[in-house]
Amino acid sequence: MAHTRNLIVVCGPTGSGKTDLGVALAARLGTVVLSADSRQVYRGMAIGTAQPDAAQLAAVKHYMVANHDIGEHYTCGHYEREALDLLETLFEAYGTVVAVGGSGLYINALCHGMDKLPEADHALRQQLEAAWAQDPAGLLDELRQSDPAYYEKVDRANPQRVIRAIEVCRLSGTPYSALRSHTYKKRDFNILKIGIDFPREELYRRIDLRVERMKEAGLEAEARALYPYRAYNALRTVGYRELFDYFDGTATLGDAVDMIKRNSRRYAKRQMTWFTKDDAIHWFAPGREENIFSLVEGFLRGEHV
RNA sequence: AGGAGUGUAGUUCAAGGGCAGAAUAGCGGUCUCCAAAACCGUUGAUGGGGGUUCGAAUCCCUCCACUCCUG
Repeated sequence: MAHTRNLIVVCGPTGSGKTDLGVALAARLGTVVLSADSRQVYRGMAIGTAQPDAAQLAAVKHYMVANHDIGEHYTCGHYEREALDLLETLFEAYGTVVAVGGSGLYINALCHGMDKLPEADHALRQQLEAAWAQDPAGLLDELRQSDPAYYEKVDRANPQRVIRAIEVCRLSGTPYSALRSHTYKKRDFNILKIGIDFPREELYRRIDLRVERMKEAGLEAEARALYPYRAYNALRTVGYRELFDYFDGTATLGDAVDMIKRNSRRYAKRQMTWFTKDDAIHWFAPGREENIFSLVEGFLRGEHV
């Protein structure tokens, strides 16, 4: 008989209880969790990125958690390739897999794929960053020459976007916009997306509370150990940067914690902007697990959802 | 309940008779290989009441709130 290949995606803003729900679903279905999170892939960042705790890790097996070094130039493209490879094995073993994550771009890459663009080139990027710092107009001119269409619509105040576009143009010899299809790839597995929808105020309360718990769990010591590596992209992360300011003496510990709370709230807001655009997501209020389970059971029976 | 001072946006502070402004928070949005990143946009205020004046956040009276001092 043909093997089933189902991916259940649990998404939602930070602090919404994705990890708990993912573990509950995976346990109920006798399967495993595949993380879809741009920061939980790193080792040494367990507390600040709210990786699953020991009990959760013991309850169900997790993949793509703490499996990369903070010094790696890890990108969304790496994630897509690695996750798809893994899924082949996991579908073979379990049929259904639960993906849990808060990184919208990563979830999109996993579910819908990215176009075949040249990979990020760290050396070239550093060179372009230096050029931008010295003369943004020069790079904007280059972009207007090599990709007029993208030049018109890109946010020209955003160095990351401009630099990425030029990077692709240079590496491929083709305009960036010409390489983008703006279509979803067809995956050879079924996808069900579930989102956790908290009232904003309640979510913010939970976020504040969770930051306090991270503090009690030893976030400061974890950040202290990572401080020497603060220049890595992995450490450009809410929960660490703010404490680095404290270590530098430019902020008090209390200020740093307040900033972690604020930046977590802002992050949650940006996540929601991303997820609310995705009309494939089935939203559930917290505490409605039974409704989620029945939706999932329908999905697994092959009902169109 | 004696004296003095201060009340401007959620907060910190401008404007001292002539269009109430900034920072920050908040809110909304963008997103195809750094995305927990990097950006873009935006709501919102003169404590209440009266008076002077062509015109009051600004001057006067009063009430209220807060702060300090004295007892």
